[in-house]
Amino acid sequence: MTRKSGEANRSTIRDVALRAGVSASTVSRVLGGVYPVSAATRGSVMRAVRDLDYVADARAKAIAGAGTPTLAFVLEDITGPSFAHMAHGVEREATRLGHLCLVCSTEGDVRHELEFVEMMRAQRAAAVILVGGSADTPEYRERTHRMADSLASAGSRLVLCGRPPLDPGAPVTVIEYDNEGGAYTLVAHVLAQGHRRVLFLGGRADHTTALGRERGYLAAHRARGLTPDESLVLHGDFTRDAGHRLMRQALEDDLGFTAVVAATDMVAAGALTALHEAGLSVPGDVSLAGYDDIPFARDLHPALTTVHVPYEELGRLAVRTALEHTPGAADEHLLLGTHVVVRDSVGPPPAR
Amino acid sequence: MTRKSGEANRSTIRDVALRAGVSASTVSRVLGGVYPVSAATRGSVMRAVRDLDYVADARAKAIAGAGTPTLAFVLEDITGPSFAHMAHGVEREATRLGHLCLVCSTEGDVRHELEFVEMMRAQRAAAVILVGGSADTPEYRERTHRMADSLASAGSRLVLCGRPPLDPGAPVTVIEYDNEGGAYTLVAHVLAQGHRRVLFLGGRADHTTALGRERGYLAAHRARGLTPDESLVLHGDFTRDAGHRLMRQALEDDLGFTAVVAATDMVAAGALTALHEAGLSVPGDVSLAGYDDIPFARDLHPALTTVHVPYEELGRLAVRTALEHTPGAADEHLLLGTHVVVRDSVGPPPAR
DNA sequence: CCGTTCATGGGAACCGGTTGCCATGGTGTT
DNA sequence: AACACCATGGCAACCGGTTCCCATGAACGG
Repeated sequence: MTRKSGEANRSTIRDVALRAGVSASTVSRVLGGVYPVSAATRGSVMRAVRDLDYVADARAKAIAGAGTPTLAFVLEDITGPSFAHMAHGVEREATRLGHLCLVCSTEGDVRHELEFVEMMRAQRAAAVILVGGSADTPEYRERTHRMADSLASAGSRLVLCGRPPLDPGAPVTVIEYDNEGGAYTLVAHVLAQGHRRVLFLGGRADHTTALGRERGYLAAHRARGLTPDESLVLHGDFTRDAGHRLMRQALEDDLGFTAVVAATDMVAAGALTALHEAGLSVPGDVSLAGYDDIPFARDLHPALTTVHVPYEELGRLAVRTALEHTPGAADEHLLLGTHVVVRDSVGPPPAR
Repeated sequence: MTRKSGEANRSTIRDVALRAGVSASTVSRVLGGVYPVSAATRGSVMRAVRDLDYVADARAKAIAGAGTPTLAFVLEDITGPSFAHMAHGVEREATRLGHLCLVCSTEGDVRHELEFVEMMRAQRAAAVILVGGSADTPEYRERTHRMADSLASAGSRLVLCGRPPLDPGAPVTVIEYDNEGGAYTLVAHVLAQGHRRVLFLGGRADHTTALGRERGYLAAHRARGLTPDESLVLHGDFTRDAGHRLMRQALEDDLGFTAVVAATDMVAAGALTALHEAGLSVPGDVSLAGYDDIPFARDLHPALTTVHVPYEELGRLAVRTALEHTPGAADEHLLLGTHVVVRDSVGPPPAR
């Protein structure tokens, strides 16, 4: 028996009860599945459910205490491949643990972020996962600390994933990866090939992810007793277009470098194209390295040497750790390792 | 006044009312913002709200008729770049229209899809957007038709986005792009260069997106009076790994082709690497084309000739059309155009 | 054959909000 | 000064479920 499509007539549990000739509580119990109900009753209830194509309102269930718990994932831009992989990990783990998962994308706007967190608090999300760098200003710390407090006081939990941690005392779960260390090792690898002037294509000047990578770049230089030329550090977005533009500019300005380290594989991709367009060979004339190890990195030509970040794992751990957290327990702070994956885009500097 | 972090004590509207010395209805009215309330009352309510860090429970609001409407976006894999772009469009438009947006990823599992749709129906989502190809079997049509009916009868709406449309009569909004046409034009372009044996790296054999592209491939041949060799049509996943593997296999089997058309840019990327590994030059020895025009396509070397699909637009239109739909009105069916973007990976076949 | 027990299902309170309706009291009008 | 009126805010019903508590009747034991 199919209902006519047309009028909107979502049916309630009372409609079902009426049709089955039982009370609403009985319907609830049949659907709940645990309470003992006679086979006959169960049968007629189930038939009524099918006839009316009834589904219990999830919001009503939630408010009554039953219902699927929810968890929110707030990122800057779902289009960024690394974010997408984290989102994947989060999604998988959330559904595995029986949670519904909301994904919000802030477009890098702090106000949106604030709004979303507030919205998720209203949804009574079990946890809110914030991911991606941000400006590490006192305002940021204060604002985020407040978020953490108000989520905690509502029985929820804030998770910072690849984000600057807050002052101790903030009720936050922090899942990081060794951002600076990865850059350090990568740049050390480049320097070990003999390069001395290494261009760094960084992110926005206040973006902590970008800054961490920049710090790694600097530290690797210092560890070799080198002081990098400040004019070799450029700033842009984490997009292939930014990489392309910056690289062209750098070439035009004749900065005199033999290697390029990009803050992101996307940036590296754009830079690579700019190098090719300038007729330069990689790594013959210029070496190039990226960061993130997105699947595509292997398909650039030459295959891109980069830093692998376990993004999916990061996402999975974020939800698992957050959901396992018992209020009152110590705040977790996990640090996942990164490693360089050596491919074909870095070689010795050209002999001259 | 900051609350102590520690105990979970989400406060209700009655707590606020108590603290402000008014009734719950007054609090609701102050927060609602439309009902006339004296300045003094408003002041004390607002203070209580701030003191308790109160946020109204979104689920309770929803059930009471107020509350933010919701909309669901169900895709196969958030990691696929084209899906990510659609998700982006959906997200933007949804928040612009004041809707909350849930993103679910099915991992290509039909059962998951079914589950999600049911879940969204329980959430009373205003619309459910299903995206990505699927097997176009009678079961599919029947199952999806049922989904459409039951969503419609609950006042919601099913949107099919880049998916096989159903029998007329199903209450669905369909937003398509010219999938087959794009492939047709692309392959015609390749054939016009003089290629006669064109390898097609397709998707899974029952996947409609893949099939549409395959049909375009065949049609372009027929339009020239050619009958393509069936052994030149290969099937795999829409991943770079599949492209890589298939390409190696094809090379090993010595299929004798001078051009390759991949069903996806991702597949093309893998294939390109395999070609390079075999020491072949593109497009000197073999021409290569993709489909989707993901941002990366420009950074492959040579830059990939491909078909542009307006994914973000597709997503935006899906939500707009769905939300504007008035029950009872005719079912919309939009078809967006695609176009070939010619870059450097297709050239004439090698002279011999 | 009667009393106790257990399986079963109904009534009602509750979850946390919104809103229609009505009582109250201060203000403006004549 | 009396009256009407309007601004304001409380009460209670309702949204759609869940679950505690209790009544009922059948089955079982003695």
